[in-house]
Amino acid sequence: MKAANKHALILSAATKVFAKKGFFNARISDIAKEAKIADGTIYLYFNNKHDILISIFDKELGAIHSQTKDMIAKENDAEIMLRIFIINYLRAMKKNKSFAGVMQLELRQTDKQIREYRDTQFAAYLNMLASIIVLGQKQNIFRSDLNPDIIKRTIYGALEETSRVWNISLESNYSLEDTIQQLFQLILAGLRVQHPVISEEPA
Amino acid sequence: MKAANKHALILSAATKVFAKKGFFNARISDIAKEAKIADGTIYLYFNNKHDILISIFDKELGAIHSQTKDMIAKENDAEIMLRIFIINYLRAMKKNKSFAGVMQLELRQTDKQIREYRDTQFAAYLNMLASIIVLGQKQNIFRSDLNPDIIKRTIYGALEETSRVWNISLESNYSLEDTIQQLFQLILAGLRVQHPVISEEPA
Amino acid sequence: MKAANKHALILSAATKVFAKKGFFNARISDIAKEAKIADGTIYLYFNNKHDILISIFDKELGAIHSQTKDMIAKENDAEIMLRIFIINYLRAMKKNKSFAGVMQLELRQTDKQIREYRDTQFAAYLNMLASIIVLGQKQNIFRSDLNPDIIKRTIYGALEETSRVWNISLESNYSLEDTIQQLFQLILAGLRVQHPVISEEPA
Amino acid sequence: MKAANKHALILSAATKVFAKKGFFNARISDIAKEAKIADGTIYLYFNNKHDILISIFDKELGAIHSQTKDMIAKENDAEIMLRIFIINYLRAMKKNKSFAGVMQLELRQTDKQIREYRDTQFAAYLNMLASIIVLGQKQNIFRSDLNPDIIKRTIYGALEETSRVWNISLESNYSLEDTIQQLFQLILAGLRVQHPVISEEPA
DNA sequence: GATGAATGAGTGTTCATTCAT
DNA sequence: TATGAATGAACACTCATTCAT
Repeated sequence: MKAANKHALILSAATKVFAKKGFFNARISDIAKEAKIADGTIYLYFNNKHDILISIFDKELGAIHSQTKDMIAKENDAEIMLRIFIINYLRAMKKNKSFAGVMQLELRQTDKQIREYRDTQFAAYLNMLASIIVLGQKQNIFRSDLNPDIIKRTIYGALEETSRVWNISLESNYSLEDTIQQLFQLILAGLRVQHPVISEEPA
Repeated sequence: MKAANKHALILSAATKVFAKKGFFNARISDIAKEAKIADGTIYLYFNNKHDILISIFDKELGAIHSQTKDMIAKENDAEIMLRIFIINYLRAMKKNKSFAGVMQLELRQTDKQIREYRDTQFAAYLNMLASIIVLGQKQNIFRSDLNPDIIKRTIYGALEETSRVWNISLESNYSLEDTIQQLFQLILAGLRVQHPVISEEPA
Repeated sequence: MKAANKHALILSAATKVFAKKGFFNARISDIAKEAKIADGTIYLYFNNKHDILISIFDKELGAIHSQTKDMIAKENDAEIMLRIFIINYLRAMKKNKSFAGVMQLELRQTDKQIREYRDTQFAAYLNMLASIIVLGQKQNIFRSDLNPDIIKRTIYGALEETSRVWNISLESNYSLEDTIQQLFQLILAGLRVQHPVISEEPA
Repeated sequence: MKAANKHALILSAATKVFAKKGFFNARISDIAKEAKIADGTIYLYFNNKHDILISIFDKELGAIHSQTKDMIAKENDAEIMLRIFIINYLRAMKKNKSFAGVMQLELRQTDKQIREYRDTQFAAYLNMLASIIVLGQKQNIFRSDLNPDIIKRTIYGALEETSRVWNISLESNYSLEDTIQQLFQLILAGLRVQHPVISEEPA
């Protein structure tokens, strides 16, 4: 990624370093070296190490969020919206694997600042998913007995774990299109209103 | 949790502390204080801080793994096996939320020792899921066009994210039974062989 | 060395360990293991780690001191006395190399207790050497222009360095008799009254 | 001593602290305080505590070694060379008593790094002494029945013990010139070819 | 007496952050 | 703006010593 200015240059370098070493094992000096600048320069653009991480989320997740939002706004069908959400997420994660790694790991930190970000910005992104499901239920496309909050998490978990394999996989790496197709198999078949579902519990 | 001996006492205390603060922010002295022992005592039972984390995984995940394995061994039907796997996982995570938190966060660390554990012990646990899917496909219960490696990740992601909500949720907390039911809606409907699946791509 | 009782057993073990690792790098547990007893047992016989070191000196150097003193008391000739001192020292160091190592290293510590020992017990031992020289000067065997305090140090340094080679030497190991003979060459030739000595200084 | 730069400043401070307390009892914070810098600054110039000690030897002993080597190279007479070696050593030790103390104590450590240094750099320095003796024997100035390896140790031991008194002495402090003169009495008288030596052993 | 588990004070080293240049 | 030397707080780990058994 070509950095337009030093702020972006640092974010890009930090994303690589965080992805490789994790936030805690990453050193400010690692980031500075990766960006080919002096350690101190970083503090002209960011308040502290945490601020860099938050800024990475702000920039990258913000971009995915607004792009997805814009694309969805142009559609009417909940199923197509869901498809857009899924494809946008997976494409972004495939394109910027470093960010994918950072997001999947660091967003889970119990750190106060991270938690705050997760509970506002990231929650808003995920709620698009809940809104799509609610819409699909209104449109009578998605089964109405599904709880949107639970399902949004279920879908997101499936998405995240799927994209996570791309970063760490020892297993053979399947193509984006294949993987998306497989995911739809599970998700849409489950969501669609016409499918009867088992209900008996095991002993 | 009542600790049978000091080894278990420390693991229990460490699990709580790691869940609350994360591995990196947790101090050895925090764990010692939680266990009401001296800092140095910890080193009579563990080699270092990392060793504690690995031991937590070994103990807790090992228990889930072997219990699930035993229960599955008694069954023939892949769908029931899948149900067992899912219920066992969710029950364990619901029961020991501290461990759930530790697992969901720390197992993703890029740290060498953690990665090693993940790539062997945890991978073996997950592969039960792939085996179940393969069996279901042989039994003609599950659709044969699904790739077990991708699907095992999809399902695990859904499970993990679902249980993760229980630890952090600001959202209302749904019951274990409700949540399991919802998950089956999606997963089994997607897996079952009789369901036709869409294939057209969006423009 | 067979220990008559536990006190001696510990001293013997400690001497070995101190010789091998040095006082600071030696662990109480190393000594306990070497003596095949429990760590705590050591504290039934010694106040602390320093006390063990001091006790080693007391026992070993005390033995050399009193034996040398007794042998010298039976002689009249200063040259023979000197010979006895030298042979006794070197024989003891050859026989108990572990103690030799401990003495050559630890007696130099700036530690308060060690310094105290060195300035009393060890100083008394060394002063036998000064007394012999003084006697030799009275007997007109040794040159009177030599300062006994300087010469005692000179001789002791030569002795110590000589015996030290036995413990560490990469160089070929000369026999005790050879080495003693060589030492006498230097020392007696220098001490004896009849030898003219150069006095001109270099430019 | 005025430190030309921070590296030298730290070495100078460390030399003082090591001389006073010994390597093991010296704290990094003691050195930092002595140098009036922060603890962490030390690690910008040295890898660890051991590295500081080795660097002290490298600098100080290296200086004595090369200076002595240069001065000896200009001479032909082994006796004069020996005189140069002795005077250089004693002058250096008299001038930098802290280093003298460090050298006399720490060079004896059984520590791996120290031993390595001793067996290479220090051994090379001492071998100058052996070479001088060999030359003197070729020149028929020194007795040929003396073993240079033993004698170099004997002389060095005498030198070291002599200079050691300057650091610790409770005894009256003799002048450098006096002491050198006394040392020559013993050493040269013993080395010189013309002196007959006793050979009879005591019973 | 003998044990060895437990203690907790002590320290080398790291690294985010600052600031004089 | 940019630098990178300097800072010093923070912490994992060690080990001499204690004491309940």
